[in-house]
Amino acid sequence: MSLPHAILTALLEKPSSGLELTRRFDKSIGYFWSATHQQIYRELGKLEREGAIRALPRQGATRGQKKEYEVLPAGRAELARWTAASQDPKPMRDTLLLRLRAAAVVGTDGIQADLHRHLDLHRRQLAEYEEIERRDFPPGKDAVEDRLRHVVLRAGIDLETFWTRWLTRTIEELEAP
Amino acid sequence: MSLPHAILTALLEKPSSGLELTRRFDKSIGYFWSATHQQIYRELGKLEREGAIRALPRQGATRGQKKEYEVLPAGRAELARWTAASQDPKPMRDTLLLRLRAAAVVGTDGIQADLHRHLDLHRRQLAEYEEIERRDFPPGKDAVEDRLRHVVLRAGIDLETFWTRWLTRTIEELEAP
DNA sequence: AAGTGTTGTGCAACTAGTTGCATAAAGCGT
DNA sequence: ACGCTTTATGCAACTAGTTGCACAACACTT
Repeated sequence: MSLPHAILTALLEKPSSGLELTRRFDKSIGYFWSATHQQIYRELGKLEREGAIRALPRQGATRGQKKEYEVLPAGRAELARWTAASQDPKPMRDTLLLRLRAAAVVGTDGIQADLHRHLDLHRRQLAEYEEIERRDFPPGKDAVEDRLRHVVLRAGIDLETFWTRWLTRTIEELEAP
Repeated sequence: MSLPHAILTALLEKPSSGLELTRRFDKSIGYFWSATHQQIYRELGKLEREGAIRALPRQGATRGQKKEYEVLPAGRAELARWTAASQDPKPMRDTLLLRLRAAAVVGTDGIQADLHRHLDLHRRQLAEYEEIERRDFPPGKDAVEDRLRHVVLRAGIDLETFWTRWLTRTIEELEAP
């Protein structure tokens, strides 16, 4: 239920074509709501049929031709409604935690390597977020929209920090006597 | 791809019927891999057909009659294989973060109340985890399986701690000038 | 002009999870 | 014996996300 709203947000930040959206979903928005280009094109079609967005008029917009979309008032209204509406947090689903729990009954053989790999991945992600913070949120930049985007990025940084710490401790715990 | 493995883990910890599993998924395992009873029954049927588990022989096991399952060697082997296999962490998907990002373009009207509600929910969950930690992991209990289950619980505690802190700061940030 | 790579759009089939409802047995009060 | 609630199992339809592949236009090379 959130992909259309992620797309509306992205399009409000800047009108784009499907491929541009795809690229932006690979960073930025995609950091907390990932989507493939197939999903995006499918959803763009649906949003257009519903009158939430429209393709910017351009002559021969056929297959293989870039098609830019912008948000219509109806789309903006729907996004505002959705943003304000109360939603329950959905229960977490984490494979790695499940695997550790399974390892308690079938043994820890082979899982260590993957813990190290995950630690490495989370460290990289953390470094990437911190780089973005340095670049996009220098001290002083504190208009309301900036502050909002900054707390979102902060969540990413803090989460990756949590994972790196937790993985480090877990690895120690497994390698201890 | 993980529900069957969650079920195998639960059944190895203790052979159970569908309803018992459902209850256990409402706490414990379900804290990091939730599932409804419909999913569970469907998956139990599939696992049985595949020869990973079997129903404990019991006379007239028809509809409305309790049916207990236990894991067969093939099931345990599959779980061990899955646990040891390398898997990529899957990108996070968080609606609340997405909504904040959307709020940066359509305004923060109405989202505050929900932030407070989430903060409350996360605080409760944190308290619940801490209660479990006190009850199930008193100092000294440190067999390998205990230590594993404990680090998993620790992840839950640390995550909820992160959310409560982040939500507190975010609420302050939104209410500031 | 023909082949190759890149950019851009999209469909179809599949997998996993959710929602809504149906059914059966057993216990319990009246 | 009758309904009422609880325990227990399960199907069917739907929604969301993933995977695999195809096709069109254009730019660049030879």
